[in-house]
Amino acid sequence: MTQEELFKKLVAHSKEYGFIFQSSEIYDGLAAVYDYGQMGVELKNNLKRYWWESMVRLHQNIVGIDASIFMHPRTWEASGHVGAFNDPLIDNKDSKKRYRADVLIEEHAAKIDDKIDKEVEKARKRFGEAFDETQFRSTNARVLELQTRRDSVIERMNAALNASDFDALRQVIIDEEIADPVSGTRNWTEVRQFNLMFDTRIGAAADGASTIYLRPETAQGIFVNFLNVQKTGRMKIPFGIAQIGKAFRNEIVARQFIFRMREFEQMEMQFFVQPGSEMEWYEAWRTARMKWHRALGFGDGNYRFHEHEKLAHYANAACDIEYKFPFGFKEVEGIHSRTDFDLGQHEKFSGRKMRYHDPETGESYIPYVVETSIGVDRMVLQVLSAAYREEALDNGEERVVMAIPPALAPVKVAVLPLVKKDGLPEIAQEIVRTLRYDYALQYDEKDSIGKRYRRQDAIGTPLCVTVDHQTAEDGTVTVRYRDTMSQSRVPIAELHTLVGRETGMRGLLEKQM
RNA sequence: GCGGAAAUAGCUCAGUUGGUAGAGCACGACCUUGCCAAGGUCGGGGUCGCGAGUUCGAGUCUCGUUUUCCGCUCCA
Repeated sequence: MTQEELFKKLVAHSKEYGFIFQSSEIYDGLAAVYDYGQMGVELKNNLKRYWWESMVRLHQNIVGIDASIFMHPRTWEASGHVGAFNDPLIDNKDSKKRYRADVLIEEHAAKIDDKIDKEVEKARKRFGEAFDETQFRSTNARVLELQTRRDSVIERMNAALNASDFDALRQVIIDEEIADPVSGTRNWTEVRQFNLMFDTRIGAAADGASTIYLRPETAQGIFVNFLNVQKTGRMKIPFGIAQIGKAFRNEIVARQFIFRMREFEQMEMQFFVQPGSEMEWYEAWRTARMKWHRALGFGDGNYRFHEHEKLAHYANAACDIEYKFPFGFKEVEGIHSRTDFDLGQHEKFSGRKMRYHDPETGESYIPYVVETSIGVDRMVLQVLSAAYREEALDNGEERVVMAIPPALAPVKVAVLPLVKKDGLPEIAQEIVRTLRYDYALQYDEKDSIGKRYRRQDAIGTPLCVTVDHQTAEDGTVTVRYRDTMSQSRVPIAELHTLVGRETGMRGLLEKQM
């Protein structure tokens, strides 16, 4: 089976067993938007808990917040999201290539410059020592014509860009007969602008409603609250602020199932440090975050670091932790040294001092920031694709098992009476009553016991407790383990402890320390 | 957003030159059985993605549209 087929099966399995559904499916769905089903939401919540407890509970110097999705519009000017990322794009219908319209025009202008330079060089050869370049440039008819044309192209482009007039921008490309460098044709689409931020209005239009954005990242909610948390929490540098929340990006193409969605959830921690110590902390968090991933037990070799060669405008070091998905190594988490860019920008745009006063040294400075940022949905997909297994059994049959780490499994234990009579269901229900306050469980008496085991395998339930005729005699049950399919006899009184030991979060958290 | 392919029951699919919508699995009830997807009987479930058009008649032909998959493209 190819990786592609495996991935398709995983997608089908996710739907069939209630992990992930397409959004608004009865209305033909909404592209790149998905819903979590009854199993998916449990898995996702467990994953978030694993992260939150690792970050917040186990670190004295990290606290959490939950900021709003709506933020003051100036936030996005300060962060650089407004303005810098509104590229006008145009497609060539023959080559299927997409270009930034302004870049196409600038490249065209550069070609005209080349032509001018050629004329100059030709003249230099002709006149030799006596050649006066300045005079030639200002008098030669051919050069002047090219120069005028070039200036007019740039002028028209800038005017169109400033006015956000995309028809005018396209007209420059048409008038100048700019051809696609790949196909050589001039078969262009319209120019479109892709702003990756969703916007909406706040307040009534009549009262001068203003445009407001759905946050494209959760990080800014932390930065704008930096002083609030630092002062009210009496936090001393170095310290961190963690947050889990939704963010929205209007991706042009969002595909590969829940790997890239338009509405997605992030788990972020911004760690504030003394300037100059950021590389030390960057290294420390790289190591810590990799351990967190590898503790899940999906194989250390399936994870790797990807160092960023080209850094974003705010970073002085950055890397991704990548996991080997069925469609290749892909990013699950980013670790970035963001310098003092964000707090500095907010200081500039808000006029408020975003500084930390060191009580010991008396120094005052804008802290540097080391960020760790995971896409929750991506993590869910990572766990699902790592856990999905098709196994050939000795009896010639095949079983599909989701080998989800027990601490993350949506259902921890299934309680199953071997038969639906002889008082076995009653005993099983009694066991359910003792376990249900602490563990997510399912009770099932339908179909043969083998079939019920397979159903639990398919949703990744690590333990099955089977009540049989011997239970009525000596108070023991069969505990069946998902991964090995092995069984052992356990007294009912010991079940609670056993389920806690086998499926609790503690073991996982200890492993990643 | 461009190009290609696809869309029929919860799932996998069949459906002839256009003529009253099917199977297996799954689901529900009952009987039988009892430790790894057993058997039997009965039952529920589809305006064939959606909208037009052609036709006496469209799941089937034509156009549009939506969604999905593949390839490009984009990804602060």
